[in-house]
Amino acid sequence: MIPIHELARQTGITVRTLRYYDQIGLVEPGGKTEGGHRLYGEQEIKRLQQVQFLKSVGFRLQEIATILSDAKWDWTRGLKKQMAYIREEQKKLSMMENAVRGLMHSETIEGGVKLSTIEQLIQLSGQSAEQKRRYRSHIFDETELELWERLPNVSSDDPDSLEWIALIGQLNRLQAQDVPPADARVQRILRRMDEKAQETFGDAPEFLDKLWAARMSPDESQRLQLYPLDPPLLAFVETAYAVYEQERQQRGE
Amino acid sequence: MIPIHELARQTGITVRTLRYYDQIGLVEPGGKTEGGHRLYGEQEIKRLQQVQFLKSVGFRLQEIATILSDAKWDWTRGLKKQMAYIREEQKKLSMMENAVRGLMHSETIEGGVKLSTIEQLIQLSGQSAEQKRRYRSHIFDETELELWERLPNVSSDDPDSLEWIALIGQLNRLQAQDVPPADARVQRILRRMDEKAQETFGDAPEFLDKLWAARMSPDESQRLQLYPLDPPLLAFVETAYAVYEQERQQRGE
DNA sequence: TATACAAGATGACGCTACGTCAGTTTCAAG
DNA sequence: CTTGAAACTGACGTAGCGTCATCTTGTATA
Repeated sequence: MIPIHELARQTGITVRTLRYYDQIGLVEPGGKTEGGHRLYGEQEIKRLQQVQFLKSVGFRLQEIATILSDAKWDWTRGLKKQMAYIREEQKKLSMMENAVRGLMHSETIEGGVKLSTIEQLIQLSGQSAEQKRRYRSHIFDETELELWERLPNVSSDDPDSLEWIALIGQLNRLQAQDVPPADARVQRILRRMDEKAQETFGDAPEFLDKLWAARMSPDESQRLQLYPLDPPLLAFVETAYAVYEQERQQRGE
Repeated sequence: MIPIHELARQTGITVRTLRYYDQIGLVEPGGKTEGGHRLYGEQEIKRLQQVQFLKSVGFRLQEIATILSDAKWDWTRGLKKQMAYIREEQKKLSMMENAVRGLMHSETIEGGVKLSTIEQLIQLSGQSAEQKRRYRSHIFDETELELWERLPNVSSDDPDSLEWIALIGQLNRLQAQDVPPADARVQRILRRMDEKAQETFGDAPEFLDKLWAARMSPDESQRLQLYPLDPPLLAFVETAYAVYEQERQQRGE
């Protein structure tokens, strides 16, 4: 029989916790000294380990007490329930993860997070999936909807989306620094974006035109759940793109 | 300006929560009636939505209050911290998931969960990864350690592991029903296991022999972190396997 | 205008699994 | 017998509300 401090040392559980487990009757000491100090034996250590294991599975102390005392505990049901709970929590966490990534990316794009950004992100995640889908299929046809699926997204973290976000972020910075749209740095970014668009969507000029038209209208962008870009940035990109097109044609492409 | 009940209806937040937010100064009503009833306006609704969004990201109410009041809030740091937190929680959950799956599978194998099973699972997950590795490399050579990696595991849920678990569960049931080891059902299961072993490990009779020897010794199994099987079941399998081998040789294979 | 009834207000306790004092008692060694 | 460490009990705090209980206000109807 060992005193409480020794048990705490052996198991890594704090003394307070052990006293608490005694208090709620989960793990009671095997005996006491005359003065009322708790003493634990082999049996209690085993029980403690069982408790620790079941806790690591995510059961609550009340449930653990039931499991350990009730020989007729329905493991099948209990484990299924526990698994369902775990799955739910995982879903919540991955939604959180997406939201945080959205904020991080909007930080990259705009060089900071403003409260207005949050409002826009609220809009972005506010509509129901059904609503979104219907509005999209109202604008795009079958083939185009497949292309739509390939669009980069602020909430994702694949390398493609990341590069888009980084490119837009760079454009935004250049525009804020009053670099002219015809500047070589800007033009190189546009060429890269053009290349990526080709890679991603293949040769689908009509789709890209529709997409661009939607991008230029804040309302339309919002309804389509496109990440909202500032109008000055959009204007900047439009001018730059005109220059890009013009130069391409001059080179006879 | 709308009363609290109306706001609750519009936002889906409970009246109690709204009062709590007022209490902690997170979202205060825009005004009050003579009698002291809370009244909310457009501004408060916006603020509430921001709060809801940040809550969905996983921030705590205190942090949200800071974020919304402090214009100099360090988003970069805050978001990184939040992401780190999310990742930690995800890790915890996936460990829980593994543990629950381990219990579920042991239920399949043994037809139920006993407290002694838990003790064994504690042993299984108790040792440090380093300890395990060293002991394994003490027994197996380089090539064999690669084969070891392909072993099915009670905590995984790939189709292969699942079938192994199911097969062992069936053997256990047959043995409990006193079906003789030479019974066709038992032999078919052994043939299937043999096929799977061939598929998984290729032609490595020495490795399989070592593995089987370890399986037959409870101590060795435990040290190698193999899922513990009851001695009667092991004996049953050994007898059945002898029959299987004999028949195979009689067929001249 | 009196009344009834819904809606609102405040206050307090409950929940989880302990951490963290504070104040008192017991244990083991010298 | 003293002393210092260890143990004891009890109480409050935590996050984000849910859930009473009790009292007051707002509003529609008779």
